[in-house]
Amino acid sequence: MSDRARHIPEATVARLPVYLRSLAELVDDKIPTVSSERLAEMAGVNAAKVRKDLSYLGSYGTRGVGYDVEYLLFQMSRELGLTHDWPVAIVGAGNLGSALANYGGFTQRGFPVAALFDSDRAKVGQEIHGVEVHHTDDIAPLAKKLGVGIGVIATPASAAQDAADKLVAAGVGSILNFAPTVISVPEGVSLRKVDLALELQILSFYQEHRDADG
Amino acid sequence: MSDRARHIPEATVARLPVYLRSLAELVDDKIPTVSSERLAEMAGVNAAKVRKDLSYLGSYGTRGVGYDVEYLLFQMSRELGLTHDWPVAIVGAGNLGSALANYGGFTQRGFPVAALFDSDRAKVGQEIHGVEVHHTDDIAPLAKKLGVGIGVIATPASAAQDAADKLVAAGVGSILNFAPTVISVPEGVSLRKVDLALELQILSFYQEHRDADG
DNA sequence: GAACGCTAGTGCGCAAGTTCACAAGCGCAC
DNA sequence: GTGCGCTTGTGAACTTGCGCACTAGCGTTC
Ligand SMILES: NC(=O)c1ccc[n+]([C@@H]2O[C@H](COP(=O)([O-])OP(=O)(O)OC[C@H]3O[C@@H](n4cnc5c(N)ncnc54)[C@H](O)[C@@H]3O)[C@@H](O)[C@H]2O)c1
Ligand SMILES: NC(=O)c1ccc[n+]([C@@H]2O[C@H](COP(=O)([O-])OP(=O)(O)OC[C@H]3O[C@@H](n4cnc5c(N)ncnc54)[C@H](O)[C@@H]3O)[C@@H](O)[C@H]2O)c1
Repeated sequence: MSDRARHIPEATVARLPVYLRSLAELVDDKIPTVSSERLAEMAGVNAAKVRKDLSYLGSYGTRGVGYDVEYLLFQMSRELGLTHDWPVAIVGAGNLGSALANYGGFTQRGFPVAALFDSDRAKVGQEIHGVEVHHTDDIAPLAKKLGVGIGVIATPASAAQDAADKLVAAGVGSILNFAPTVISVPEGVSLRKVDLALELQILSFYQEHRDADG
Repeated sequence: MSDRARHIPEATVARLPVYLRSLAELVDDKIPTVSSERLAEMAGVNAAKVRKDLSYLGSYGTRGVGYDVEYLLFQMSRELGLTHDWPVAIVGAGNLGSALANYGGFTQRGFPVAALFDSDRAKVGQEIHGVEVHHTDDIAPLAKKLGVGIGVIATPASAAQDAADKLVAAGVGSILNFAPTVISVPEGVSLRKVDLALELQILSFYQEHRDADG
């Protein structure tokens, strides 16, 4: 791996968090080193893929031995930007937005919910899990002030694009969209989606075809 | 497209539900035909990809005109197996499991929650959104009786593999896993995951590197 | 009925991702 | 210090996916 030629493939980036979780388990179990084969088993992938993926981070393994678990965990955390917190703003303080704010798993993993936003004046001023609900008009100033880099959209589908636009205007560089609709963001802004209905429909396809063809 | 050579690529299958949603919008707006270009714009993809994807379903377009919205919607629904309901079983009746059971969006899209399962005897017998909570020991007989084809795992990570095993033993062919852990299923069983922490970590990576490199 | 405009369907080259297989190299045993 | 077993790192073949650019063909106009 040459010095600054560190363009990590998207597919690899998507797997790093899986390895990270496996490494965290190994640390808990006080296991000092791990082979690519063992890590592959834990992450549910091919061992060659693990080695190639890890090689993008640098040459952190030792031939004949494996990878030092703590060292690799640290390097990977650094690469993923997990050595510091990422305050998150949630737009849409309904069922889902509230559930996410209440879910401790986020803060625990370094993604504290810094603010909730809603367009419903009746919700503004309420507090959910210690986080105040603000009006969507205040996204830009507040998000900037709180250092929010990641926005979560939990509004109805019809309001999702508007929410995205407001987040982008506030300087948010990454968006996680839960609304079941396609939204567009300017180049340079990362966008990922979580779409349950879509996942179920994909499963439905394979289920249907297994039943019919298999 | 030859007669029975209908192996639809995975990447295409994953996009079909997106097209489906766009088509549903068009039907609502009473728009009778749509071009691949318009559909591409709605689905946020390239027009050539739309045409290639749709060609796997059959030759349903008309050159010079476009696709008949209702006809394409029907054919796609049929292909995805959405012409009938898919009863779903949820394992883990905690915060997430309850939220999913309460969320109307599932039933509405043809995935009624047929049963909830939990290992906690205190929860067994309760009713959530009209669905009774059963003990995990009863997954096999009940899932079979209710015709459950799709299982949803909403247990803590430590119990996820056990839940998956029980679902597979009950004849469930597709699993959607919300627990933040890798689980394995026998070949022939479809597995998809929804993992919020993982999504946030991926966003964190790009956010970190934009800030540092850009 | 001929010509034209428009859009589906697709062949093909390119890019990304995956996997195999092997050489490089570390550490331990003796 | 030499040799051996083990595991990494990676070149290269292969697979999958993408998108351009072209052809086929429908419908409409004159
Ligand atoms: N609840 C679930 O389990 C679940 C599951 C999957 C997907 N979803 C999706 O998540 C989204 C939210 O679901 P929900 O159940 O929380 O809905 P909800 O109706 O409970 O909440 C939506 C919230 O968004 C607010 N809102 C509306 N327009 C807004 C705007 N322009 N700007 C800011 N806020 C606005 C509303 O005031 C409301 O508080 C929906 O798109 C839904 O399809 C929800
Ligand atoms: N709540 C959220 O917003 C959220 C968000 C992302 C991910 N998750 C994940 O979803 C899962 C569930 O989260 P939650 O908040 O509902 O947790 P929870 O503790 O509220 O619920 C878990 C439920 O699973 C049951 N359970 C435990 N072991 C079981 C077993 N062996 N078989 C069947 N049931 C068993 C428990 O009795 C409990 O009812 C967790 O893995 C969590 O990480 C939750």
